[in-house]
Amino acid sequence: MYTKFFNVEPEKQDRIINAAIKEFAQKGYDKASTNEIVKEAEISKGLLFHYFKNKKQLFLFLVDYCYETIAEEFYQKFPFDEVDFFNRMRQSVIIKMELSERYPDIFKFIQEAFMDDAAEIKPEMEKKLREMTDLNVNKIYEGVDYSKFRDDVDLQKILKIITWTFEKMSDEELTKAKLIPGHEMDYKKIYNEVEEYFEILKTCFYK
Amino acid sequence: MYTKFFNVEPEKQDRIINAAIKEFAQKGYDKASTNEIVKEAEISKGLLFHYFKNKKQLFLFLVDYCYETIAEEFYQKFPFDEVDFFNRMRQSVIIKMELSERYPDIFKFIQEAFMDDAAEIKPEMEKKLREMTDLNVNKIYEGVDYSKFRDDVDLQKILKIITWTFEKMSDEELTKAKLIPGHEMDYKKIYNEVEEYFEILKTCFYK
Amino acid sequence: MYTKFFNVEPEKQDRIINAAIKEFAQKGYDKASTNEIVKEAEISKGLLFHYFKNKKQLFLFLVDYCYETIAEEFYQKFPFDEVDFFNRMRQSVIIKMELSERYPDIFKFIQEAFMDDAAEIKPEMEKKLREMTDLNVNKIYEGVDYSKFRDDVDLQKILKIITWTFEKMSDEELTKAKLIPGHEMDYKKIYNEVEEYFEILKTCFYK
Amino acid sequence: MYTKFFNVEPEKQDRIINAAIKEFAQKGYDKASTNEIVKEAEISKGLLFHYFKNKKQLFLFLVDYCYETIAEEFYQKFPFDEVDFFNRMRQSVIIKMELSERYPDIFKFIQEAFMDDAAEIKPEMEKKLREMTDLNVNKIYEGVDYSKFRDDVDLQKILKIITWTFEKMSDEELTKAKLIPGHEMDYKKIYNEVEEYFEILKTCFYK
DNA sequence: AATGAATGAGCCTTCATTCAT
DNA sequence: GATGAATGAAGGCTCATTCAT
Repeated sequence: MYTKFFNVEPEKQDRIINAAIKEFAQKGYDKASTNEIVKEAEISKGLLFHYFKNKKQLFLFLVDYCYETIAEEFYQKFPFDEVDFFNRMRQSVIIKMELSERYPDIFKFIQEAFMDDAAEIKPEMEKKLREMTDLNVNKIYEGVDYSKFRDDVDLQKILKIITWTFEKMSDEELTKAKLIPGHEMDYKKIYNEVEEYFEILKTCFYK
Repeated sequence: MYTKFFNVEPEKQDRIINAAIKEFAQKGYDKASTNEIVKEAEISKGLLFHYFKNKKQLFLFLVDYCYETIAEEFYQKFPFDEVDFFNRMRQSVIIKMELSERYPDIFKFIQEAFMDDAAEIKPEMEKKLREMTDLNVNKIYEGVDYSKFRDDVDLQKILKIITWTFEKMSDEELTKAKLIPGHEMDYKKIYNEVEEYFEILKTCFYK
Repeated sequence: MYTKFFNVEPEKQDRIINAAIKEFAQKGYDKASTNEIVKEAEISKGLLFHYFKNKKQLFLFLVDYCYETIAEEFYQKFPFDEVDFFNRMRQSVIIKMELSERYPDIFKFIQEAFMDDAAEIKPEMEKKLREMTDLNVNKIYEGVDYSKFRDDVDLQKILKIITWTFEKMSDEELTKAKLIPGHEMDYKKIYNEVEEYFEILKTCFYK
Repeated sequence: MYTKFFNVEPEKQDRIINAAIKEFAQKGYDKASTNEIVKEAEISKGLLFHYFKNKKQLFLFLVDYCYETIAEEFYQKFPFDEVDFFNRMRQSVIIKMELSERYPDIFKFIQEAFMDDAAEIKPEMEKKLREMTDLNVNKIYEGVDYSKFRDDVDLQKILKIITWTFEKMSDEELTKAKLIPGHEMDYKKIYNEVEEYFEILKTCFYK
């Protein structure tokens, strides 16, 4: 799979990957144009389809490529030895912010990719999403000291509430960034807000 | 506005509305085909554009139509006299489930419509969304007895966490329903799960 | 022919005629929209086709109507008793300028109508043009004292040169008027220029 | 610009150019159908737009192509060393007749193109026309011996009358040719008529 | 490997005209 | 007489994919 592509000079690989990521992130799967991609990557139309057989395969390849790029670094830095749940989550948020600063295009692409509604890719994307969550939920929560949480409520549900809270926060931040054209993410401010929610959740959900 | 359309025999109106809702809900704004709509509605191409001068107007009409259909009934049944926040939310969830059972297509369409990214309709949809939230957030929270909430954390943030929790629950339920083709929403089961989260949130966020 | 139309109340007749003239003059035969005409005239679509059976018949009717309106007055004022060719032509130019000031829309419409290239009406318009020229060339030149022209050249050709000169002048004036949006016809100035050409032609073509 | 098109085999280029010229000349810009053009040229819909991104670009290309084809040859043969105005004009008429015999379609197309009223191309066509006249009016009249013209009238106006006369003659000849389907231009006869007008104008406008 | 010409179904929209009421 | 709903062909243009070179 993709062996043809991997045998190409790395510099050209990069040109193609960057051009494709940019186009897909900007316009979504359906509206993204292979024409634009080859123009930006400065390769011929035929070559793209020589490497990737069709638009869908190209997209799916990019998703894997980007996910791996980011996930690898994420798990490398992830504080598996931190037993306090909130400290762990805080660290996780910080790592994500760092990554999104370092690889803004890749980050944006992945983010959009999993929200893309295009019928052609939906089944595959949902399958990927399921696999990833299955795998990671366990990893991320492993070794946490859950004894700090209050006993009078279902722990699993509390964890869900916390996870959802942070997902929604990040969604809102993203939406704001998209709506206001000039709006650059203010990581400092985001971090502070995250911290405030942490405090609340800790206050209410810890013993 | 839309007077031409409203003078048509109701049966034909329905055929058109249903065909259009179905097509837009299934494929999203951009990919939805007016060709498919007229075929399904069994009218001529020209007639659709006689009623709605273009694809965009048709879509915007449907959004208004669907929103009104649902919102009217929702606010009619909404327990504005209930002062307990969680009772109110519980009631709200039940009403929504009823409505989504009664008007599954309309419900689905509206849901997707506000998440549609198509450039052509984005500005209008965002305006609508802003208007609706401005109006409704106040309505729904009016008259609630907030004194029951614990005083040691920011009330606004707690309310956000609770809202987010229910939004995410509903999203998950929806996703499940979409993934498993034969899967019908089991409203009884959903209600029970909602109830469990209510208990947790009440336990943790009330004094 | 057109009996249905002539039995309508004159006020409605006017509304239709004016609306149609305006639309055709503005956009030419092909691009003119019957939809716009009925909207402007405030009648129903069907009624227009009840009176005129199709777009072409409507157009041809208007040509006849406008031509008659203008021609009648033109020939009434035409100085058939003036025997000097140039005086006669000068008078003719003045009458035309008066008419074009009084009936600007009608004048403009007729002018454009005979230059319209639309395939659907070309044959009829050319036939009309031929009939009119056949008829009028004789009328207009009747009773002129041709003895004043020099004898060493073919009289018919001289007359052609003179006619062409004035046609081209009027074309140029029209083109200028169309190109410069705010440009109103300056009849005084046009008249002066005409006068200068008259002098030259008289000097060169009279004995 | 148009590089894609120029790399095609000449035979196919010709097919496309001829099909397009024919369609535009026959129906004018607005009514000309790209569908007809591709059908006649026996190429696919997409290919036409691969070469010329637009109907408009195609048209503008044809105008340039046709103008160049004709103008180059015209100016090559133009007798710039002839100082007598009428001899020069006579020569010019002959060259034009030769060209219109050799490239009848191209000639016709160019002629119609500059009279086309279609809003989409008007600005460009007027710009082209202005550029061409600016350039050519000077060229064509350069080096003429104007001392032969009579002194008692304005020279500029005389030149206008002469130019107009020949333009109108050519228009009339063209109209005749269009009206009578089988009518082939009889260049011998036209030349004779031109000659007669020359004699008259020389007699009247030279000293 | 690499090119880019070539395909053709599909897109939304307009329009003169007809016809049941 | 008067209405305007209904038709459907035709318009220009886009796009992922194929294939001869």
